[in-house]
Amino acid sequence: MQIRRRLKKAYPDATTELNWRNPFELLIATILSAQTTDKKVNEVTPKLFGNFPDAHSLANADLKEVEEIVKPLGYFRQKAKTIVGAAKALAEKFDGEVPKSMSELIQLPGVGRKTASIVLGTAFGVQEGIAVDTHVQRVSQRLGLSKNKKPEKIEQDLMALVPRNEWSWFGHALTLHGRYVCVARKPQCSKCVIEAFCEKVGVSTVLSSHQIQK
DNA sequence: CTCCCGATAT
DNA sequence: ATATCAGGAG
Repeated sequence: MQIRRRLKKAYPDATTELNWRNPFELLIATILSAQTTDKKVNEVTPKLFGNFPDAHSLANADLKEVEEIVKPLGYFRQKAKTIVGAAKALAEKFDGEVPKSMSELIQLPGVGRKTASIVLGTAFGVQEGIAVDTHVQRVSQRLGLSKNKKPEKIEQDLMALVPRNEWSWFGHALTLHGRYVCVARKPQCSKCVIEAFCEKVGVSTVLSSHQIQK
């Protein structure tokens, strides 16, 4: 696929922009990154992991203290509850270690296929899925890589298109592309290395309707 | 489907 | 003013 080759050249080392030092930190940081930028998450994790460096300490954390730390991320009550709950599950069911399989990871509170794929691929090199977040969803639809809207369906379509050993990289590449070039509101098609292969699903429609009203 | 949450870009 | 930001649970 041409698209994959172009992306390879543009984003050869695509990976998460979250800061992490071990699988536990990556798991918690990825849960926290829902509906927030990685940059924001990176601003709170030094204090979070300074106070709670592992699953056992976070499992026994004071909820209010965790809420205060993650407050800048939004959804702070839910996120605090979720990461403490996930830490408790890690401590009780997995001896404080992050499990290395999709089926085990998605049992943790706050962890769906997207978060699990990130952790598996990035921390363990285990490729059981492709992380489909809002960026991957949008870029895949614009490019015409998938006609589906549901993340699970998009994931299946992408997995059929890309060799398994590149699943993790491909997800990160689409995310970076979506974050910096194929952005939601005003995609910078002139800077896009795969514009020639893009069906621009929904792109020109939005622009023209906006321009007509002007 | 709604809710959780608030900063930022447009 | 509104859409959006590496979603997942109820």
